[in-house]
Amino acid sequence: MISLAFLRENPDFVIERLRIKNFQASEYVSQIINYDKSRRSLQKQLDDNFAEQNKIAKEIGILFKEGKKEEAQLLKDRTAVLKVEAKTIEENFSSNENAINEILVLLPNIPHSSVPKGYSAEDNEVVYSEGDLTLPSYFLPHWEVCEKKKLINFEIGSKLTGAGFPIYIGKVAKLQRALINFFLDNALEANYIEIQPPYMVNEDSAFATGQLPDKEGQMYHVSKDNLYLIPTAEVPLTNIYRNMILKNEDLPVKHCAYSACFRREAGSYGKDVRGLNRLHQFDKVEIVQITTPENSYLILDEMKAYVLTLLQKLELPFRIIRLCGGDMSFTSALTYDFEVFAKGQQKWLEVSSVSNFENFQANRLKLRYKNENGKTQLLHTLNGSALALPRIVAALLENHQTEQGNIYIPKALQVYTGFELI
RNA sequence: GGAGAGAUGGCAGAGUGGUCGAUUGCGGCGGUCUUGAAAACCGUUGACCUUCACGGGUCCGGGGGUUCGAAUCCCUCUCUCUCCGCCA
Repeated sequence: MISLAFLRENPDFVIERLRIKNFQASEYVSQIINYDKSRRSLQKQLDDNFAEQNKIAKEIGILFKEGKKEEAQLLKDRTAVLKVEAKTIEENFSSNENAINEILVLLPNIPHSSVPKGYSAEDNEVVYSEGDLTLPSYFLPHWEVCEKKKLINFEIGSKLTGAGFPIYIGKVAKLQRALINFFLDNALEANYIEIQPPYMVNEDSAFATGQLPDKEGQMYHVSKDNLYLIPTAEVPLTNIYRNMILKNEDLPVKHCAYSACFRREAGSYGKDVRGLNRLHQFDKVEIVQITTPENSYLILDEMKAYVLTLLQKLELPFRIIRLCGGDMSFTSALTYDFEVFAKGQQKWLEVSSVSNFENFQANRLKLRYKNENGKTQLLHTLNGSALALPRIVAALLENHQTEQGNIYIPKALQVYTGFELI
């Protein structure tokens, strides 16, 4: 959520920057400013009213002690009038406040100055790439490899649960376990503190990280207890710090977590969902950092560099992309996507997304710190996948095929898998 | 699931209708003393809205109510603890 104070002071800037995200904000912004104006004048009226009521209440107390009942009664009559007035003002006030908030949650985050204008994935900017893209003729897409070697069974998953919930069998099950440990150990080495979070969160948490209200349909909901299955560990990880004021020496906060992730992926269909490319349940190791506004872009670079080393260790060809305004998420100010080239299906697969949310999440979270001047100020939150498993597994199965039809396990992973070939 | 107790500032813990936004202790910060430190002593120390400022207002788990006046009384929700039941 964009902070109201910032919007009040920089309305034109907000409107102009949101154009990069192809969002027409001018109507919303002027509405908010009008509501805010009357909200503040109502607040003044209400404060004055309460001030008088408070004063009278104290006077009545004194009069009662002195036994001056009649005089007290006169003052009581005055408060009765004030209370009626206060009630109307209050109603007006809160309807203004609600109106502001309703509009405010509709505004996406302001994109960073480096974000290119654009409408879709075609307008994204490739900022880095490495790895060998040559295509041996015998390479198969991972779903064919899985079928041939009986590694992943999609049909049984459908029988158990539904489409998008495959079962992993034998060596590929262990490969997944190995990847989780590999990712976690790397994160620990980079000084992230590991968390095991709950897989369900309440409404407040889902709202604070921005899943509600805009992405409600994307989450599985347990209606009986009004809980949401987490679409990513980002939600519990970031919400740890909801309603907190951190000290300077606590920063930056660095957390990593493994979790299963649950996504309904409502509205997605077609060739993109083939095999492991898009699942309803998948495993992921997530990294989250919380830092001061001055440092957040340095931290974003640090996180980007960290994810890069993971892909290098997995010996996968990849590229880093700076998302254009139109392709960015609602909450992000700057996002780098990591795409791995899956040679079997000859396709770039998004395996990580590293974002700086600046204070957009922190504003909803009420996550602040005391700066050097002793002022409380919103922090910046960042997160990244490091990494999501299914597409990495797909890429490993597709890119590390040998001529004999086996799958080679990269050196860095072998100590975790205990085998060199599948 | 049943019965009971509780939720107060960074922490501990008073306060049961009237200058209480809250006694006190610890912790934090500043100072005196000291070569330095400790101890002792003095001062200071919550968040939010609003105002150029002075100031005003809100917040004692959340929401609602009673009252001229609520941390204090009532209702409700959430959470925590104790006991019983069930259970990996």
